[in-house]
Parts: sequence; structure tokens; C-alpha cells
Amino acid sequence: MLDIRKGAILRAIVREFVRVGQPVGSRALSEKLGLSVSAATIRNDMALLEDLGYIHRPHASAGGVPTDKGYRWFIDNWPGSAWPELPAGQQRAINGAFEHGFHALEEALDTTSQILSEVTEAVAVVAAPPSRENRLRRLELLTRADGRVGLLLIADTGLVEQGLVDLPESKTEHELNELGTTLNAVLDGAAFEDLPAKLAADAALPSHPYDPCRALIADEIQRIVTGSTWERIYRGGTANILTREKFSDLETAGGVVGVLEQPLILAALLGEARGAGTMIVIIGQEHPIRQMQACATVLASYGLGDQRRGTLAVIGPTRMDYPLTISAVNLVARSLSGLLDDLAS
Amino acid sequence: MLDIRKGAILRAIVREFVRVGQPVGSRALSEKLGLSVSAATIRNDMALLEDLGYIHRPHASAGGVPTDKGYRWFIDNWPGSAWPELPAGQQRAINGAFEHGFHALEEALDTTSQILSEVTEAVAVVAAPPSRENRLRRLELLTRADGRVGLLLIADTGLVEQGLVDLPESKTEHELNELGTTLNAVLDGAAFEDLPAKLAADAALPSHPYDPCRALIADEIQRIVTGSTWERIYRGGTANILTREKFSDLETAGGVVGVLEQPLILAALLGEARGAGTMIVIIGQEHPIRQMQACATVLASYGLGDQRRGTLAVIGPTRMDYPLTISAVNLVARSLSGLLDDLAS
DNA sequence: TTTAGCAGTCGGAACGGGCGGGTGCTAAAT
DNA sequence: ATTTAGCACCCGCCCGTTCCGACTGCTAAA
Repeated sequence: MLDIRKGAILRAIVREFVRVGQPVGSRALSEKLGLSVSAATIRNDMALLEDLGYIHRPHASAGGVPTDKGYRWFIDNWPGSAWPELPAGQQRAINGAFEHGFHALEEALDTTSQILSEVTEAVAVVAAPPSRENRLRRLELLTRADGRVGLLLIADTGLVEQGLVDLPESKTEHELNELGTTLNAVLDGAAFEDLPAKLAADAALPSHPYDPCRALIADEIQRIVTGSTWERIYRGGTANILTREKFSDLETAGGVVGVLEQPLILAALLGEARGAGTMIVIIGQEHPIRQMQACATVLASYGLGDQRRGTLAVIGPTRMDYPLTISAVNLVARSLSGLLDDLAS
Repeated sequence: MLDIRKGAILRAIVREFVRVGQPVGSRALSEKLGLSVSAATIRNDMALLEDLGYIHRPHASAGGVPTDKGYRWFIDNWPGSAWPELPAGQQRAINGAFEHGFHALEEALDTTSQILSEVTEAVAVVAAPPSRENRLRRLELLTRADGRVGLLLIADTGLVEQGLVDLPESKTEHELNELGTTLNAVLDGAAFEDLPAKLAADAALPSHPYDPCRALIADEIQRIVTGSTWERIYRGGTANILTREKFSDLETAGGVVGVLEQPLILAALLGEARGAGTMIVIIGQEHPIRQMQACATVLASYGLGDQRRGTLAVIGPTRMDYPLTISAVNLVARSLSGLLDDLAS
């Protein structure tokens, strides 16, 4: 546990370094900042902070820059019980985007990722709730000119999954409609992931003879709901990694962008936030993926109840404005939850 | 018009500079490359090429690097009538991706952009055919728990557009179904952009009294098909801009990524390729957008017939392997057209 | 018209000194 | 015992210099 003054110094170092991006020295600390002690005293404390691993010196006679551990302390020992309110401007920006009113989930998530990236000046990533947890609102069967049948699973959130079935015998539009109606009756309101089981249970009823069409359709539904290759992920502000020049070199920036491009890796990363009810902050070395160890990630989940939660993240340099970012992520997560509620009703 | 030898020299300079990224001097040209003339001769020719603006020297005593005009000549004066075949490896990669078989358009376009970016080691951008040119396969009306009505426009390519209507009077599911059936009868097979007109024409029939529900639905359809804010654009390989280190500094790379992030700008850019039946190559300064003048862009369109064409582009450094890129874009455009044909049948 | 040879030029790496910010230590002050 | 002032020192950064190598432009001969 840190001394009160040492804590104040470490906090000041973090804040100042985040602001200017330069190692901060003892003089600057004693003069410009509110610490009314002399530079020499601060030097002593800084030596200790360095021994404890909270700050690091780029070279022997340089100011201190916070280590990952330093940032970690900064966050874990935030004074007061709550994170500060988001500045009015940013708050307006976010609320404004949500008041606009969305007509589809993907539009909402896309806009969200953009607005979040603008507010935080970092990269924002938003993952939709996993498709398999969506509830079915309607199943549609479409006749096609080539004889195949288009299959649509429409969720209550507005998500639409598509499939294609090659039926052995051609059906009339009327027959298909009828089949659709019965299937809808069986499946209505079920979670996507439960659809195969429900279909199987229904097919096993003694009153139902084996129907190859339904079996094929069941197969396709199975494929759709297990095909998790396609988690929907929305990104915003990728350019911030480069233009905000907090990232120094092309090498690391490229690594980060590379990871951001791989939906699977990203999905796994975002998945971590689903269980934990609260917000997660991953700083530098704490991150399991090497390329991301130059970054800090702020993760949160949003959504309907305990299941059906999506996640969102802001990825920026370790040298980010943590309070601001955390507050922004918080607000956006709350707003998104509300929106989802509205869309699904 | 360039001398045969001067042409050969310019071509050699382009190829060599693309390969190594360093100004290429007269000695290297005469020794390593197949030109059986002495360095001095080449020097003379290079002086001329410089006067004509085909090459440029970074400083007084340096080798030559192709100017945009040089690349332009390289492409416009390609010997032989056709671009070379794509190397077998890349060809397999592309064909492999398409053999896989896609179940939905967006999956196909996403995969396409990825594979294209891998093959060309650049950024690939694929734009779906404009939504308004899609043909309606089915219109769906969905009841919702909160009384509003979900509206789905399903295109023959599998594209689904969504809307939300707030009807004044609540309808039973049965009534909605009936309304849906009549609307489908009126609108079946029409292009999205023609839907409002068709609805208006139908509503004007003397046999039809004014129906506020249909009017509201018509409004929403109008909104959907004109809301072009949401052209679907798929990107792949953004990281290549950074990692392939052909781009030197963060500044320009950031500019390019920034442009890539703005769907509207990108859509406008891609739109240019729609009219022209053939491929378009935009090199450096030729590009209207300043940030992109560090890049070269290879554009082509694909699709069904004259209308309903999507576009795709590869964006890389001006120092790109043009023959390879052009061939790859060509092949992918052909494959995509075939796929679209298949999906829409 | 092409080639060989040579002087000239320029950029980039390597080197070195001066500058300034910042430390660590010591000794005095509280 | 803790804090402060003073001072010597350290080290990265900037800037000018030099050296080296690569390539050109020119001239004269083939």
C-alpha cells in the first residue's frame, strides 16, 4: 500500500504523462502540479516508486513514466467510489447518437462503434450478442428460381440469418408456406441454439412420419446456428491508432491493426467480458495476445438480462485517459442495453 | 512514343523498383537485367526519361524511381494484348475460396475482400451492388410485442433490408399476413428503387380506398430504399498498409486508413468504376482524394448484367505489382459475377 | 551511336562536442 | 526523522563535420 503522498505523486505522474507523453521529472511535478513539497522530496519518493515497479525511467537521468503496474494502481486505487462523469460534450455526443432512433441492430452497433471511437479517440469494437442466443421471431422459407429454398431465421432483435437448402423434391409455394407455418409453430420464440433440439424432439413425435425435407432444413439450421465463424463485429476509429500519434512506430501499430482484423481473435478477446458483470481493464503486458501488449483495453458487456449479452471494447495506447474511457464505455453500454430492450420488445 | 530500348529500360526500372524499393541506377540496370547495353548508354536514356517525366531522381546523383507518369506508361504500354496469368498459387487461393460455396452474399463479399487482400498484399475493398437495384423476392411483415410492425425486404441475392412501422391501429397476425400477401403480389420482382412508385401506382387505383397502413408502410419502404447511408462495404487487409512497409510514414498511412473508414467517401470512389465496363487504374496524383495520392487503386466492377453491378478495388502503394494486382482483380471480379448469378437464380 | 573512363556531387552513416533537463548525494534546516 | 537546498554528474539529443560509397554527367575514343 502506498503512502498518501506517494500515491498523489504516482497519480500526478500518470495524469501528466497521459497529457504530454513525455517522461515527467521531479521539478515539473513540484512546480506545476498541486503537490506542495519540494522537488528533492519528490525525487526520493520517485526512487521508491521505481523500486516498487510503479514507474520506469527510460534512461538513467530521465523523468519517470508509469509502468503497466503503475497504471494498474492508478485504476485500482481511484479515490472516491465512482468514476467521474463524462464531460458534457462527449455525453451529448453519445446521447445524441442514441436519440436518433435506429431501425436495425447492425445500424445501431455500427454507429455506436463510431461514436465511441470519436469520444475516446481510440479504436472501438462492438460485438453483437451471439447469434445463437437470439430468440426466433419468425422462420421464412423462400422459393427460388433454381429450385433451391432460401431459409431465413429472423430474431427478435432484428438479426437475420440466412441459409440455403437443396430439397430433393420441388415444392409448390403453397406447400412451403404450410411447412413454414408448422415449423414456426414449433420453434416460435426459442433461442437459436435450441432450434436443432426442438426440431429433433418434434420429429421424434410418433405422430410425425420421417420427412426428408424437414431433416434437410434441420441440418441447415444446425449449420447456421453453430457456424460461429461469423460473429458480427463492428469497428470504429481504426485510424486513431495511427493519427493520434500516441503509437510510435509502424511495427506495433501494424500488429494491433492486424489483430483487429481477425474477427475470431477479436471475438475470443471480447468474450472474456461476457461473464464478468463489471468492467474489465487490461493494461499492456497483462494482455494475453502479444501484439496487444502495447495497448490498453477497456471491456464491458451490455445486453438483455443474463444471457444474450454483447460486448464492447475500447482499445487504445496504455497511455490513455482511463477515467474518460471507462466512463464513456459505461455510458455506451447502458445506452446499448436500453436500445436492445426496445428493439426486442 | 518511346523508343523500344527506352521502353525496355523504363519497364525494367519499374519492375526493379517495385521489387526492391530503392532507386535503381544505370549499372544495376545494365548488369543484372537483360539489357545488353552498357551503363553509359542507359544513363543517356535515363536522362531523357527524366526530361520526359517518366522517372524522377530523389537527388542529383541518385538512381531513378518511376513517377506516376512512368507507372502510367508501364500500364498503358503493356506488351502483348493480355495481362499475364495469375501465378498458380494465388489462382488456387482464389478459386479455393469460391469453391467453398457461400450461403449468403455478405459472407461471400467478406471472404472475397480477405482473399483478395492476401493475394495482392494490399487493401481490398468490395462494395455490394447498390441495395436500390436489388429485386424484391419477398416482403415480410412481422408482428412485435410492442405493437409495432417489423418490415423486411428480402432481395433475390439474399440481401435483407429492415424497417420498423408504427401502425395507428393494431392488426391481428392474420390481417398482416393478408396485407403482406397483397403487397407481395403488387411488388414481386421489382427493383428496390421502383418499389415506392409501384406502391403509389397501386394505391392510386380507383378500386383501392386510401389505407393509412399502406401509406405508412410505403413511407418506410421509401426510407429504406433511399437511405443510401448504408452501402455495404467490405474491407480486407488494412494491416497490409502498415506491415508490408511499403508505406513509409505513419502520417500518410493514417490518412489512407482514415479514408478507408468512411463508407461514404469509399462508396463514391468505388462508384466511379460502375459505368466503365473495363478496369480502372488510378495512380498517385491522378486520384481526386488527396490522402489517397500516395496510393494506387485498381478498380473493377462485377455483377449481373448492366444494372446491379457492385465494385471492388485494391488499394496499395503506387509501388505495387500492377500486373499481378490487375490479374487478381480480374479473376475475382469474374468469380464474383458468377457467384452472384448463382445466388440470384 | 555506343562505350569507357574520370571527375564531381550528393546522401547517409559515423563521430564528436555542447547543451539542457534531470538525477543522486550530501549537508543543512525543520 | 523528515524535508529541503545545493551541487556535481550523467545521459540523451541536437548539430556540425567528416568520410565513404554510389551514381551521375561529361568527354573523348571506338
